[in-house]
This record gives sequence, C-alpha cells and structure tokens, in this order.
Amino acid sequence: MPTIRDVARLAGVSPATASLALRARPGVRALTRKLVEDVATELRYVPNLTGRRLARGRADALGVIQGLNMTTLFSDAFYRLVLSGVGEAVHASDYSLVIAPALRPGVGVDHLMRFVGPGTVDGVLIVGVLDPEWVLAILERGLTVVVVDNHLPGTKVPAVVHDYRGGARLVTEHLLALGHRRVGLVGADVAYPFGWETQDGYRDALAARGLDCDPALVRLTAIGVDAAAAATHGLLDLPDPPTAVVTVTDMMAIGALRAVRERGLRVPEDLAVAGMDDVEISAHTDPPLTTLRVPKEEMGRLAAERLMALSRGESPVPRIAELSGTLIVRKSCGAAGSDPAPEGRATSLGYA
Amino acid sequence: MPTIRDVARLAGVSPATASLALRARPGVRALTRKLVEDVATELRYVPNLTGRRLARGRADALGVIQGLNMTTLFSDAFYRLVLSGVGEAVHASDYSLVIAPALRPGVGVDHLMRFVGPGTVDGVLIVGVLDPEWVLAILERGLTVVVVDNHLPGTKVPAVVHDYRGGARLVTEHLLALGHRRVGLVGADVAYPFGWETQDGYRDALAARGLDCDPALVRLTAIGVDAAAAATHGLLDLPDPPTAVVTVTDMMAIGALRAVRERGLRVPEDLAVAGMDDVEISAHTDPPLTTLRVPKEEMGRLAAERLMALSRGESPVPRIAELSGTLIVRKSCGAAGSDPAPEGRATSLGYA
DNA sequence: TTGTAAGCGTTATCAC
DNA sequence: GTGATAACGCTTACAA
Repeated sequence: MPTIRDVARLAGVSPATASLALRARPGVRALTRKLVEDVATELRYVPNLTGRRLARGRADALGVIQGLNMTTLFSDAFYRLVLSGVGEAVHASDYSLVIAPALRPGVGVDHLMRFVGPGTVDGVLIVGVLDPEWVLAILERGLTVVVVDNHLPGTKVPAVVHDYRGGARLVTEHLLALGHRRVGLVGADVAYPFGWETQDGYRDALAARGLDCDPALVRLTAIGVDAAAAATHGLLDLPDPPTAVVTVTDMMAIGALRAVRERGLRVPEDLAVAGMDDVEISAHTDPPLTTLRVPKEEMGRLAAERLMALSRGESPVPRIAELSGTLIVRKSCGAAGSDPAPEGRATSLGYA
Repeated sequence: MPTIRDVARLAGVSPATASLALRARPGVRALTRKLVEDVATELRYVPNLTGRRLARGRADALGVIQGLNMTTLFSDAFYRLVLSGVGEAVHASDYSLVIAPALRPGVGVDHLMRFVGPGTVDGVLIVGVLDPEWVLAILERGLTVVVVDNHLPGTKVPAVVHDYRGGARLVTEHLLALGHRRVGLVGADVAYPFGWETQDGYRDALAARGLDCDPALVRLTAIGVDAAAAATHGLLDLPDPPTAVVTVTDMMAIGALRAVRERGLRVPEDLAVAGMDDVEISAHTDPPLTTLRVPKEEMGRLAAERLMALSRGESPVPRIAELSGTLIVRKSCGAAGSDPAPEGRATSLGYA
C-alpha cells in the first residue's frame, strides 16, 4: 500500500506539499499539484483514513446505536426507514456511517465503545428507546449524542421526536368524525414517552368532543401482533363493545384485523380499525389500513443533521425537534380513500 | 479525553504496561493490572480505536457497498435481510460495520474510498450487482472483496450466491406436480447471472418432464411490480394462456396478482402464481404467496464470515459458496399449506 | 515483570 | 510555495 510519503518522494516534493496538493488546498503551484496527482493515480494511492483521523482529531463519521424497543434495526418495519433517512443525510455530508452491535445482556456500554468510541465517530445517534442511565453512560464516555424517536425527560439530551400525542388525537378524531361514539384504544403498555403520549392524544380527542373516556375501552398491552389481537378480542367481548378501535402501531392494527377475522366479523363494517406509523405493509393488508404516517425518514435525516452540527460545535435549537405525522385514509375505517403517494423525500417538515 | 499515557502516569506504570493490562494480556502482574484498571475506570478512559488501528495495521471492521439492483440497502425487501445477517456475523466477531454511500453518477469508486478505504476497514462486502469493472477498481485499491448474491464469471472474486437455477426449477416443478401443463415465466430482463439462471431453472423443470418450452409463455421484463403486471396481462391475452405462472421475485408476483385481479379473475383458480425470494410481505398478500425461500440472512452471515476470514489471511474454499432455497407452499398455487415459521430468529413482532 | 522507543499515515505549524 | 518536524493515541519489539 503506497503512502503519502511514497507519492511525495516520487513526485519530488515533501509529504506536506503532497498532502496539500491531493486535497486541492491553496498554497501549492498548479504544476506541482498536477505532478503530485499524476503520481498518486499512477501509484493507485488511496489516502489512509485512519491516519487522517488521528491527525485531524475528528472522524467525520457517525455511529448508530439501536434502542431496545426493536429486534433489529435492519428488519424493524419502522426503524429501518429512520435508518434510511440517517444514511441519506450522513452520506450527503460526506460522513461515514458506523453501525454498533445491539446492546444485550453482556454487551454493555463499554463494549459498545469498541465500535463507536471517540476517535472512530464524532457522535452517536440513539435510535429508539434506551435506558436513560445507558444514555448517560454514553455521554460520560465523551460522545456527542442525539436521540431519535424518544426523549429523556429531565435531561438535556437533544432529541428528534414525533408528536405521538397529536397523532393519536388526529386518528381518534377521524374515527369520531365518521360518527363512532364508542372508540376503543389498544395502547402500549410501556414505560417510555410513546406509551403515555398516545394515550393522552386519544383522550384529547374524546375530550374535545365532550365525550367521557370509558376505562373499559382502553387496553394497554405489549407492542406486538398477538398481544393486540388478544386485546381486541377483549374489547369485542364487552357487553357494549366499541364500534371502532385505535391501535398505536400498525403491527398492532394487523393483530386487531386478525381478531376481527377470527370472530367471523368484518372490518370496517363491524369494527373500524385505525393504526399508527404507516409502515410498508400497511397499504397491503386486507383491508388497507387507515393510519397516521409518521415521517420516519425525515426524523432520521433531521437527527443526523443535528448530530453532525453538534459535532462541529454548533448548537441547533430547539433542543428537542418535534415532527408531526399526517393522516392516511385507506379502507379500514370505512371512509374509502385512494392510496396516497408512498412516503418519500418531499415531506413537509411540520415543527410543532 | 484521557489517553493511555494519562492512565499510565496516574497508575505509575509505562504506557506499554498499561496497554497490556487493559487488554488483559499476559505478562503483567495481577496487582499491576488491577491498579491500571482502577485508574482507567476512574478516569473514564476509553481506548481510542483510531490510534489502535493505526498501530495494529488493521481495523477489525468491514465495509458494505450496495449494488445497483436496489434502491436502498435499508429499504429493499430482500437485501435488508442480507444486511441483517451481515450485521449479526460481523458483530459476533467483534468487527465493526461501516456502510458506504450508494454508488451514483458522481460517486465513483475513489469517492467510496473516503468511507471504506484501506485502514478504515479490512475488506468490503459488495451486496448485489455491481459492474465488474467497478469491482475490479475496488480490488485495485487494495481492498479484500466478497460479493453477495451475484458473482463475476471469469474472475477470481469470492462470492456467496444463491442457486437461483435450482430454485426456479423447484418452483416450476411444484406447479407441474400440481398438474399444470402450460406454465408461464415472468423472468428478469437483466444482464447478470440472476437473469439467465432463473430462466435456465424454469427450462430445466420443463425438460425434466419432457415438455417443450413454448417461447410465447416466456416474458422477460424489468424487475418490478408494474412491469410484471404488464407481462402477466400479456400472457393472459394469449389465445392459449397459461394456467400457472412463475415470477422470479415476489414483488413481481404481486404484480401478477394484481393483473389477475384487474381482469376479474382469481388466484389460484384461474391462474396459479408462484414467486421467488420470500420477503416479508409475501405471507400477507391475497392469497399468500407460494414461493421459494432464499436464505437471505444466511447469505449475509456467510459472506461476512468469509470476508473476515479472508482479511485474516485464510482462504475459504470453495471460492464461490452456493446456498439453496426451500419451497414455501402457501395458497397462491392452490395447494394450500399452513404458513411456516418466519425466517430468522423468533421475534415477538412476528407477523401473523 | 516492566520500561524505552520506534513506528503506524496523516495533517498542521512553522520556518525558509 | 515548499519543506522539515512535531504531533495524534496506540501497539509492539526489544532492552532492562
């Protein structure tokens, strides 16, 4: 592997000059630059990033740490789109993207530093939910941190979040606007903001119509297809069952669809079902899901941009950026809608 | 940021000893080691990976370069599972995973070296199809390369591939075994191995039964839902249309399903449809797809392992590793089957 | 068992 | 404009 000294020697200049020339920096004669460049291509010289990083004291790279509320970043229907946005932004700025292993029992924060420690990356993005102590442990290791799709109340950790409260309200209001008066909630029984924000949004919508919240209609369960199916069965077992239900993720909505099907009932005639997230599969269920489109890629993009800014010493404000979703009306609530354009780059960036 | 010299100084030892102690290497007294470790945790010392990489001359990291036959590695239904397997293997070996930006006009191989050049990674995995010249250009830059899901005939580039020929044959045979005699092929009009291998497999199956291959039943199109739908329409327009069709990807099968639906016909009664790949969505179409399960995660895992072995100087044989898929019988061909376990590790988010 | 010293490949500072 | 030279943080002979 030729080094910059090899290039310099063959070009008859010093390494310093060769370095300047190859990076097209001012302060080197055009002729000299040309000479150096020619030698470099001749030698098939590739600058060694590691050397450069050490010398410059920065990596121009970002790390990604996955939260605990997903099995795998790559396979999770929601987060892989966030990751896609991250990749876009990072590469657009000529930063590298480093993926850390998932935290597991046995893989602690210190182990993580062997992959995304200071020096290798200029900061890390925490995607999803991670115990606050762990986040703080990461900060203590000297890394710049931005959290996506979660925030740590009571801390100063910058975050990019989605307005789940407003989103849940929007979805619930849609059902109410369709005339439903008994709307159930299949919520998430989790101890992080997503859990209570979605419940609050649901209650906001009811309250705005002056409706009472019947506790029997609220079921908190694990986030998953099976648990949501069970919860839906529970709702339909009620003496006075709901005519519509909001599930806080689309995968849970798929569970609800299954429960209805298992009873020989139909969606939306017997039960209207609305989800949240708008993942790939949501347009292909039977019937296609009415849901809230969470701007997943945009969240990833924004978070990456903020992290890069932070690593350059800038301080983006506000500390917490909140994006809002949009209602996607398909067929699972009865108000038929044509399928909208798939989620893509051009999304309105509604700060709340 | 404390360095190893800080740790050494405070522990009253030399950097060399501190280095040995912190890496739990032999040749240092237990007491000394304990002392060094204590100082390190006290100082919150995190070893700087960049320094280590430079000193050791290896990165313990792998890069991933995405091929041209996908939009995004993270969002592609097929390749994200390959990537998932890669991540698993890489992290299991304590290697880092670096994602390179997609090659585009303007992002050439040299630009790529700013992300996954020698020094930063010990080798790169090329996922999917890339022009042979580009692969060679990467090799010329001194990187170790393994290609996944494609191979470069006539070169010595190691690869992990899937037996698409055998797979297409398996799927076609399934249709023939069900009694179909006019089986169409919606193949891929592409100039890389996948294209012709799938065609060969289809013909193999027919030949094994002593059937002629009616050229009118073979349609080569772009890989995509719409093109496949159009091709299927073409087949159904024939005076003597097929009673079954094989599409070489599941996304194309979805196009075929749509075409049948658009004509007011039914699957499988009027046309049996079989796909290949078995992506996430394939179990959720209406009807669920009978398809070939390509071991995507396994391919990624194996490729990563081979690349790591290669980077350590070992030479895995054979140069090309070929994996085979398995037939997944669902309902789109009429031979009802219960849905098999999903690919990969059990996930609580498992689809219904 | 421990310390010294020489690199690894690059960039940045400063003379010239 | 260009060239020495000194870092950057770590590992590893080799010497003690």
